[in-house]
Amino acid sequence: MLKPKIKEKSWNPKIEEEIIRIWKKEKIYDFNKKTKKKIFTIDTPPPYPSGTWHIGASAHYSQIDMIARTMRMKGYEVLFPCGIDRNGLPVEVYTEKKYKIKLHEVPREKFIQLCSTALDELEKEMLKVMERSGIGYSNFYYRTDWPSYRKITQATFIELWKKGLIYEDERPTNYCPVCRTTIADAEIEYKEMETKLVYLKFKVKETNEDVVIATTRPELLCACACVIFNPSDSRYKELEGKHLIVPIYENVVEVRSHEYAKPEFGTGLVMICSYGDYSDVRLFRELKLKPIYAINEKGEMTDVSGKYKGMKVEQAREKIISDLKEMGLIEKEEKIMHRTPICWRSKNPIEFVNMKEFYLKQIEFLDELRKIVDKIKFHPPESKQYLIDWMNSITIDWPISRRRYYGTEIPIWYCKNCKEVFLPKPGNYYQPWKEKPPIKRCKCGSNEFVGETRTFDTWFDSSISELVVCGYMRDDELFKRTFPCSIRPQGKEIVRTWLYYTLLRAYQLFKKPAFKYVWISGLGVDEKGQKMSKSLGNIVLPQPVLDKYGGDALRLWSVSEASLGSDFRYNEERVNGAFKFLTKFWNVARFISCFKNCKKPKKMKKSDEWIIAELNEVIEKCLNGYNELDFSIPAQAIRGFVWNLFAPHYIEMVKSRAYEGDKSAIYTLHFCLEILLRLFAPICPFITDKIYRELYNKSVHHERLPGKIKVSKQLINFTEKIVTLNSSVWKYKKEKGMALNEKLDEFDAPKELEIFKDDLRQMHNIKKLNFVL
RNA sequence: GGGCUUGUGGUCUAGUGGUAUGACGUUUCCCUCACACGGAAAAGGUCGCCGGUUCGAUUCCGGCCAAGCCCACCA
Repeated sequence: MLKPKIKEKSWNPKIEEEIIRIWKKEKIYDFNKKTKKKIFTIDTPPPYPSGTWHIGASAHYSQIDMIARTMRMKGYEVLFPCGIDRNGLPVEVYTEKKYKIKLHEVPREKFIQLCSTALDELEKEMLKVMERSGIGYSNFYYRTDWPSYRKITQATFIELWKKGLIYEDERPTNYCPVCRTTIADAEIEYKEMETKLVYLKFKVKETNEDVVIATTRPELLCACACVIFNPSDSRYKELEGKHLIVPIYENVVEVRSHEYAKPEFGTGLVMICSYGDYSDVRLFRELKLKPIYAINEKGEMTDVSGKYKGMKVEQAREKIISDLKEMGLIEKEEKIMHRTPICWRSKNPIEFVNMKEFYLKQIEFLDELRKIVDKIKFHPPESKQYLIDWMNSITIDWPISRRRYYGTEIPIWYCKNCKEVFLPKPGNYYQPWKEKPPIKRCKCGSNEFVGETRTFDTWFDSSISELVVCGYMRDDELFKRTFPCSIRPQGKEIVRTWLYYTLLRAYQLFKKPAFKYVWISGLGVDEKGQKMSKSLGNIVLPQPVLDKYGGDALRLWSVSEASLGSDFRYNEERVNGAFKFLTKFWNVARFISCFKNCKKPKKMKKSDEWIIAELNEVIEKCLNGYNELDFSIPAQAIRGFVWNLFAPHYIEMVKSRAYEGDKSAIYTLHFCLEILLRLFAPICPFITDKIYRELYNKSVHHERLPGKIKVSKQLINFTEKIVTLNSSVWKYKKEKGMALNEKLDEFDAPKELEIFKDDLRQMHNIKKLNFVL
């Protein structure tokens, strides 16, 4: 009885923890910038530590790690940085909830501090999951809220400012009058609320007849700029191009036809006011109407509302309704349920208030960007379409300023007296809201300045991640060698933001594509195919799964589930299925570990040559998959080979020979295993490294991917016949109620298989095999 | 409502101008000295629906339906 060198009877997640300790000790993934090898840089998506790192996210990062491992095993020096995105809204919301405070009721300094602390805790958890998932980052770590990162964001802004690509313009913004703050789209909730739909009489200027318009926002009459009806609505055909007189205010507005008006709602006529809802905002832009601002930042009516000036919106609405009633201008009132956008904090309806914001020009760059996009290779190729479609739908420049606290500050000071704008020199991190200005005295003679309080949109930060990775402003030589970045891996849901903005920014700054390759993966979704989200309550956390099945099982599952670019559904049974394969693989290796590796004998047996020919097929498939960075291909090829051919057919055929010490068999078993370990290493780094170290005394991660083997391809033609013969023997024995190892006197086999005669006889314990044509 | 993507045995998936790949699950039998986290055998699909091109379509074209994602969201 032979003893296996691999002692553990089965594969288990505990072994992975031991491997993690070894990797840490050996620092095997450190990036050596003095290397003579070709450098491969990965612009890792800096994840946001918001506490909701679900299993789809950890699978996503595991797959990015597979890219790093593949490229290392192709001989590149890989820079695989660990970045953490920390700017933006989610942490502010999280901090407000956690400490039961409100953004604007706490000193800015204090609030920022609390956010930072909250992020530190969340980040720790996230990094633990990453490590446990086998993600082997290089010794390169950054945070987007570090001064060293933020100063680069600010430097790029100053650069773009100098190029004249930034301007300030007014636009409507979501505003909560109760919280007294602008709020992001992501902070808006919707609620079915009861509201009054009032039917108002307007006079037609040209004909002096009455028409009736239904509205839920009569207080916005003063801001009415246009009235529309649906082009298919024959009732109002005559009105097109005519004018209406707005009650109370006596303004004259044009009547137009527009698809947006629904004939069945109200009277079919819609008044377009600045701004009652999102569609008003859209229509004002589309119809190029001049907005009239009826509501100010305090949520009060402005001068244009006349006698309602200073009233709160609700109050003004009640008042104007009763006034209109007295004037006999209200035909009727209805109570309707109305899906109203409300602020998530105060639960009050939001308003649209006009605010000045900074814009980065993008429209004029779209044509050149399309050419840039053509120079980039997309994996999978279809994913390019997401980007092209998005670029074709862009109609306005990018608003980059936000009224937020936890973000990179816009580095601007203004002269208090003449409002002159001052930008500092690039290269430092500036916080204008609490720091002194970069100059002593303005041209106008004033020495009083005020610092900008706004911050940048988070995408303005994260869209330069590739510059930071490549060493911009930190290491000129490295930057020269590594920019453009080799690859951008990311999820398809942020193509229109992160990918697009990065390409735009890199082009504006360097006239170059930001990357050579873009790799777009699908989403990890729940069992029903829905996106995992907190509000749906369908989030699957990775930690329990990692504890139960381990990182390799999770990784193997994630790439076995779907090809690159498709969404993959979480299903515990399938993770268990991946785990079962690892056990199978472990046992194959454990069996082979019974035999001491040996040199290739001069004469090889036919069965051994045959399996090497089949192994070569697997290598070719895997290499194709690795070249395309589609890991589902190698995963399936390896699994299919090991489980359906190598273990049940080949091992069974040569088992007894191996036990007898036949060099050809033992050599081949090890030859196959060693290659399989290298082929499988990028996908399952734990189990392969463990076995490789046990059997071959070194780390598989320092090895290269195997190349093709010189072997006669003809041999694979035997495969089908071998499999069929084995199957028919098993079936025969089963039908006769025989044990599989029971002796059989004779059996018929196809003539071609005579070259495998001895192995087949031993395998099935057949006394006499008759080879027939 | 707009854009995009997808639609293959119970579930998930590969692929192709000539009726289909693999996995999981299911059923039955088997502890055979690497493995019961296993082995063997078997059942199961008119490749979303309708029409067109073709000798022939699951694969090409058009329409419809359904799902998912992103965007816009009811005056």
